[in-house]
Amino acid sequence: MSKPINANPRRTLTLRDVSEASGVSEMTVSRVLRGRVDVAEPTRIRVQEAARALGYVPNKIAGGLASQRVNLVGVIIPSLSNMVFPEVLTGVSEILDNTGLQPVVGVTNYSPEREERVLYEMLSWRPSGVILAGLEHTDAARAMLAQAGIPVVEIMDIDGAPVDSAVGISHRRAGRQMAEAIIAAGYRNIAFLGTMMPDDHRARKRLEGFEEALSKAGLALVDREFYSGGSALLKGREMTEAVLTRSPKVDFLYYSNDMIGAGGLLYCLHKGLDVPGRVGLAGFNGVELLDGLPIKLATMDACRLEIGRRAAEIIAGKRAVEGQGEVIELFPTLQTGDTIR
Amino acid sequence: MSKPINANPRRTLTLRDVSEASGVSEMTVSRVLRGRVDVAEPTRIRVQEAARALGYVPNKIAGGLASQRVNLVGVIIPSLSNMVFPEVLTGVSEILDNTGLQPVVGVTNYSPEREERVLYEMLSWRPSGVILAGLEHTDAARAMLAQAGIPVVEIMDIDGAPVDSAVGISHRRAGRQMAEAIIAAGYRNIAFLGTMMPDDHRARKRLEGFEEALSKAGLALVDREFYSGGSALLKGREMTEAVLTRSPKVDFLYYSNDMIGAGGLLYCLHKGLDVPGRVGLAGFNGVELLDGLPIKLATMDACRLEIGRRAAEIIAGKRAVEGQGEVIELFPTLQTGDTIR
DNA sequence: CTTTCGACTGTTACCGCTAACATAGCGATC
DNA sequence: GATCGCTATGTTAGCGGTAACAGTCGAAAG
Repeated sequence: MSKPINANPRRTLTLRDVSEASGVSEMTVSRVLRGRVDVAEPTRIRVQEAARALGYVPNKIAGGLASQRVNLVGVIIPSLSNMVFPEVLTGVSEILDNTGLQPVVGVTNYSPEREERVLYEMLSWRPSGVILAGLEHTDAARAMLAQAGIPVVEIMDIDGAPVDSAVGISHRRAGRQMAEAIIAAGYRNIAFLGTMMPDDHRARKRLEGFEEALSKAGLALVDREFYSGGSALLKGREMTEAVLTRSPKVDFLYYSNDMIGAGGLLYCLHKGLDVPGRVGLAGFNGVELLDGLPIKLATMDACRLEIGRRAAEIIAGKRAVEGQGEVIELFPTLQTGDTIR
Repeated sequence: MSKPINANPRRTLTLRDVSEASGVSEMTVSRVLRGRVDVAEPTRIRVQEAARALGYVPNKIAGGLASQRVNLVGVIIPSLSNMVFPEVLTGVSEILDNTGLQPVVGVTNYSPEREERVLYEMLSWRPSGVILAGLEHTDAARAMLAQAGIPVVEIMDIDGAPVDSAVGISHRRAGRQMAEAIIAAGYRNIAFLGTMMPDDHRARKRLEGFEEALSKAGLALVDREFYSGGSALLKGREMTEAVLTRSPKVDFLYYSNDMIGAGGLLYCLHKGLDVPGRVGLAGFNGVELLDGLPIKLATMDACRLEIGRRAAEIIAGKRAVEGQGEVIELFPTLQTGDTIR
């Protein structure tokens, strides 16, 4: 079982080996292995058997060079630990699965420089398309994208100018909407709790929209608290405690993501605070996790799955850069849950 | 800003373009771009400037074919939504970052067939090494791995025979240890709650070890409950309710992962059950998330980060398949938290 | 029986880059 | 001043496939 079938892989197998083993030309083997239809059935079978018996795995490096086509799609996201991005990936894979295209993931850790490096590395493999999060990139990255001559889809956010196509929601609008709902529910002393990351542009835009709506109603944030790193759930708990201690009159906590919101909610419940009477809470994203909490946190789903799907469809659709980019705006729905009165 | 630097990429750039622009041979350009040291400083600078001005991105497909070397390492994992695997990836990237090697992730969704396909696809890019989760693979997959002539590291689990190298913990032992701790704490009516996935071999092995230790103490599981899909936190809550209703005398709940354990814990606390007096709980993994819970769930960390690091080190170490594979066993530590009396 | 045609298979010429070797300078050595 | 030994750069020959085109062959058509 643990012994290899052929324990003597002294030389790497090539088409020629399969060709010799099956008695046809390399070209015919190539055709069979790529599933082309113009090969006689008996030949096809002979070749397939020979390939399987030898354990031949085609060399896509050579194939890609010769055909000038590569079935890879680069997907560049800020983080994998955010839950949000794996879900986008799910949407992407779902669509790509039927196209012969393959996603390849790169992670930037919210660093523009790292994004640039990852992009450079990806483009050097000449993918058929690139999907990347956000509209903010270094100049060099934008230049590379524009030069690449492949479809590019910027996802998650549409508040800005895309290089080519974009699929996402307006975070500014999302923040505004949430503020309006909170104000309508009668809360007046509102605090914001979120990430400090200077490069999380989407969180920033939500906050901007949020404050904009507040000021339109003659209000302003009563307090704010930022964090970076660590367990989001724990940070939510700690920040909530800090804010409620420092500003006792606060009656609403707006979190920049659901994870810290959940931490805050657990803290409030643990302290026996009346939610949503004494204090209301809201997060952002609609992560599945929340379904398991004692009471449901108000949130706004970010259409992650759908974003992934649409982006993949755009890539799969235009094999070449034909029509100039399209912008698809999705609309998140506000779920008030049990934490807004 | 949104205008490409060179809006006319009619032809893809090659080394020749940079060569002509800088007045040296393609070979010298190649040397500069690969950071080789035997190029005169003025030449180097001229070439770099020309490359940057043109927006040239090297073609690794051609480079890989010519040099027979590719700086890619395949990493094949069952899922991205499990939190566990992103953490392994973090460990892998951490080490690989200094080596010029680049991880490429593939996801199997716990399906052996999908794993086989993903592996085939990866090997067709001739990576420098492969890291994959688990010791259980299809025969074809094992054959491919053995044939590939590259270092292979199977991670997470060491209860079995690896193809080449392995880094992980013994899940059987982990289950046993947890059972022993629970029994020592005086619990006698123990239930198991976990995933149904037939292909989660590690969860299966933990349960086997667990039951083995129980029976050695003259005990047997009082009840068991399985789930698949859905929000783990919610499932934990639901399963816990089901078990406690069906088997009121149960005094300990052993979960196959921390997420459902956390759901169960929240349920118990919400119901006002005395934890760990009336009922004790334990999970598995040591996910960061748990830090934010009102009381700490007993668990066992699976050494995920360390596993990723060690696996990457093995790959980075042996550029060729020299010494036959090594097996590195890591030892998880039991954290009793606040949910075992 | 020859021609035509379509289905199948083979031949040739690269794809863009790099290993390996060749060559050109040029100061140091004897 | 010829030889040596470097360093810096150029030349040649593929890497393993595939596109494009060129046969080949048997059956149908004329």
